[in-house]
Amino acid sequence: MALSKNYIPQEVENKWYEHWMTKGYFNSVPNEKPVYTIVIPPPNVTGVLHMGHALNNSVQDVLLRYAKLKGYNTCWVPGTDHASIATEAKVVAMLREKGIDKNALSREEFLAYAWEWKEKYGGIILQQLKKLGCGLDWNRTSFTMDEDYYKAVIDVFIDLYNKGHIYRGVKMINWDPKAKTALSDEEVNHKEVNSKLVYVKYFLSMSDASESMSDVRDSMSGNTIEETSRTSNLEGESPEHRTSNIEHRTSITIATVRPETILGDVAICVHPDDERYKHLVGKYCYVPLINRKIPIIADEYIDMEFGTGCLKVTPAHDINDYNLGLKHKLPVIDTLNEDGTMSEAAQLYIGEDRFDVRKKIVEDLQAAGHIEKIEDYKNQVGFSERTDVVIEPRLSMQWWCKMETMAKPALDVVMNDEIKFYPPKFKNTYRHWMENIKDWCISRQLRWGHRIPAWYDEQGNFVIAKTEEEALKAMSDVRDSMSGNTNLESTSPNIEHRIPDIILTQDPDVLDTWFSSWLWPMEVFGWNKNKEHNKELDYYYPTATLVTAPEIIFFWVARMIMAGLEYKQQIPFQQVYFTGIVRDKQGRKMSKSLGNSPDLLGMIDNFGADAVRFGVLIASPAGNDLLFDESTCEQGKVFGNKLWNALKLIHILNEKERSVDETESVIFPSLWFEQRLHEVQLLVENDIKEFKLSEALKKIYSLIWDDYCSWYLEWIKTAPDQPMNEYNSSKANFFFEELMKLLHPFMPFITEEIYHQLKERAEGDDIVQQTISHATDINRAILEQAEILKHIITAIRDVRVKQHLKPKDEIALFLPEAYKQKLQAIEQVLQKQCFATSITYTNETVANAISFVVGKLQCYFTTEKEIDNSQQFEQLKKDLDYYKGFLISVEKKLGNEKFVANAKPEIIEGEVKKKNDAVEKIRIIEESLTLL
RNA sequence: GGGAGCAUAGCUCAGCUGGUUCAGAGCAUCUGCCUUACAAGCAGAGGGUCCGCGGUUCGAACCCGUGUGCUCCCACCA
Repeated sequence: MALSKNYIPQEVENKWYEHWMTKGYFNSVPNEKPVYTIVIPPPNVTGVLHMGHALNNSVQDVLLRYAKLKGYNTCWVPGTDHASIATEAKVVAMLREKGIDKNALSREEFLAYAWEWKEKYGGIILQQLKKLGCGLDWNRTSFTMDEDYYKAVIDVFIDLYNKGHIYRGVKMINWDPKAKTALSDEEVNHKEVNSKLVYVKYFLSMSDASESMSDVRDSMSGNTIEETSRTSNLEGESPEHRTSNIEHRTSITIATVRPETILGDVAICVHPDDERYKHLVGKYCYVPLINRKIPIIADEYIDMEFGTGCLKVTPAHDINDYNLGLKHKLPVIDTLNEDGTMSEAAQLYIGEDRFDVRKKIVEDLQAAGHIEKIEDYKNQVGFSERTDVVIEPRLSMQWWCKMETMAKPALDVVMNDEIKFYPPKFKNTYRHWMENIKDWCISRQLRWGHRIPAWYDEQGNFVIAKTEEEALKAMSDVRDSMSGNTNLESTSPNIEHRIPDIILTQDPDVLDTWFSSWLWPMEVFGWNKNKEHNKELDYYYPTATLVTAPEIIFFWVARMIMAGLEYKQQIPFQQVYFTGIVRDKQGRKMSKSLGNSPDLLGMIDNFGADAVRFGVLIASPAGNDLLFDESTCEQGKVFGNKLWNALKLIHILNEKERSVDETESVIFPSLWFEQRLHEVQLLVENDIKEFKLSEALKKIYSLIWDDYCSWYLEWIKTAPDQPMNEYNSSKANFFFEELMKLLHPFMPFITEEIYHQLKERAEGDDIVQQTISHATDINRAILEQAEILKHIITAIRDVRVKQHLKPKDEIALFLPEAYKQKLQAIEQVLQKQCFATSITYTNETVANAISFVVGKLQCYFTTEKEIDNSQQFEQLKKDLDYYKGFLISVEKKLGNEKFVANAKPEIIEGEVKKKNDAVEKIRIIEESLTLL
């Protein structure tokens, strides 16, 4: 059949994916084979395919398809993450467009919309992965809010609660005023921003002058060590300071980047050793604009060098201030509402946005004479990972998970390489986090997610239970035991008569998304439903490899390890491969906000999925960032075309008449390529083991383009009217098949197509199902022979170009004796490729010949055509200079007593040989020169 | 502020335990070619103070120190 001129991926890719699906090739069931499992990092259900996914999933697909080639039972589990914040934000936006306010809906109504949205738009990304060619076991598609998954999350919550790992408490959390929810520390990104550092004067309360330290202490609750030392400092104060400072000072100046929080100030704090302010400690001043009286306290936390050395203390809106407040038992005044507007407690600007107030209050302070100066200032501000708004530190009641006991074993398995990290540098990052781990804020003020199984009565007492019924029972038990009523009645099965007087409401909050995804490698195999005799789990878990981005090492990787060890007493995966960050040509991270992320589906349409995979993988060195440029996809497309044309040539050769001749000279190309193929197969195996996928692909690319197409096919092909050698013909077909297998993990579609175009295949004989075996012994002698042939051929071509000889002008070739043994039996190849009429082996200088160098040996050829002697002369002079210089350096080395004394014998031997070679070479070149 | 990593051809990167597989590959560039699979091609070639400076060594792209320049992670300096 006639093949199209060029390869057209669009015509074959969908066809093959459907074929693979129909045949169920990606579906895995436990069997006797060794298993290789990967669970996909579940993309957000709201997600669409971007470069990060393309890289991440191409890598996984390569690993799995390669494992399958090596005979493993492979299983790649697909799925999506419910992504509570991201999805809820999308649903809220969708509702807003419809003119519906989220808050006007009941929880049930909202969730109905959310599910509807999920069914409609969720999981688009999974369809896109099919376009990319990813061989996922679609029968196993999971979702982190599937019914069983939901139960598993709740069960784990309850279990951890019962173990005492989960508790409820008021702490300073990161508040996202847009999503109106708490965030974990990991969900906050710090960015440097340009701010204004405002210097604000607080007027002192003059009446304080008479107040004694004991009054001050009374006004706070309790004596602390801090206060004692402060007292002694004050006593040691020098008279100079009193005169120089106190008399003139009627105000104290602080520096702040958040002037709007002034309204929540409860103290001014200075360093106890700060001579400038010692006399003020224990006195009072007034909060500007609202004139609330607050104390001036001292604490070593203060950096005397920064700003004025005075810190305004606002416990409600800063974690440090909060800690200071705790220490000094200060009150908390929360001046912000949950949406980031000013609260009643602020007294001023009530209901106005925090950023508007920041500007306004400066104006008002200015007007009231409180501003000393304003400076430009750069500082780090926390932003919400999801909504990108500025985070507010906020005190609130949340659910927490203690991490320390779970972190220890999870740290160990990574440090002792039970789980191997690639690249290993991430072990450090991991250790640092695990050793300084903090409790995990797991509650989110959202509706989309796993609802916290806590039930409250009217008094705010709560119980943890799976269902309302169980909660009711548990609550009555609690009440009974509290009232000391632990008699017959409490064990009575008759719950009903006790229920009516209890009204329970479930906690409105949901759990952090990662509190469900940390169960992913277990729960996709039905862990929670069947823990004891779960054949699937036993077979597939621990999984082989996790491929993910380093950004989520704490969010996800660490927590999966903890969950695996806690609940399965086993690691969840044997190795973790961290891919790099995808950047654009200018090195910028690809992101939606920058708009520098290319349209992946458009690229697949344009270049074909194989070419896109090629482009992504060739540019992705192990563990480094990927600087992505569409031109590499172009290269992939061109490569596909090259394969297509090689196929066309094979077809032509296959249709030729056959000859049978198995002399070494005729079949040498096939003997050689077999060795070369094995050599590369071994190298590729090694590269893939170390996740050097770009290296592996480069080697395969070169094996196909250079070795197979440029050398091998040229060596075996015969003139149009000549028959084709049977041995070479069948080998050429065989090698092509093997090459397609080797390339298949990287470019699955075209390799499948070519595999079928090579010959008629039986039903089910598809490349995706094939395995390969690797030779262990490689015949190096054959490889060396071929290298010499290649070098001679290239050298002659080079001379032809320089001498303006046509490629087919006939020559008589003279080679050194050293090549006789290696080349004599296969010299037909040489003759054919060089258009040599004869080949002679001699160490003598050849007259009227063109000389050239191969390796270190002098070769010649003669031709009937006119030769340009001057060119030849120049070349020889250049060579001569080089070898003379080389000889001097070698002699110098050998003349160095220390070198001879210290270097290994084989090194010295090598140097001696180099010297002799150089001497001989110089002799021959000089002889040639005299002949010219 | 703490930690990690990187610096090799115009670009993107290989260079394992220091020693001719040690200065490499692919793009890009240049020069010939429409040679009967492929001009999305074929054949050939030219490109590098291996970031600077010191040190260890007979010998350093490689080991050590230091400087410079990038990148990333962590961190509560208002």
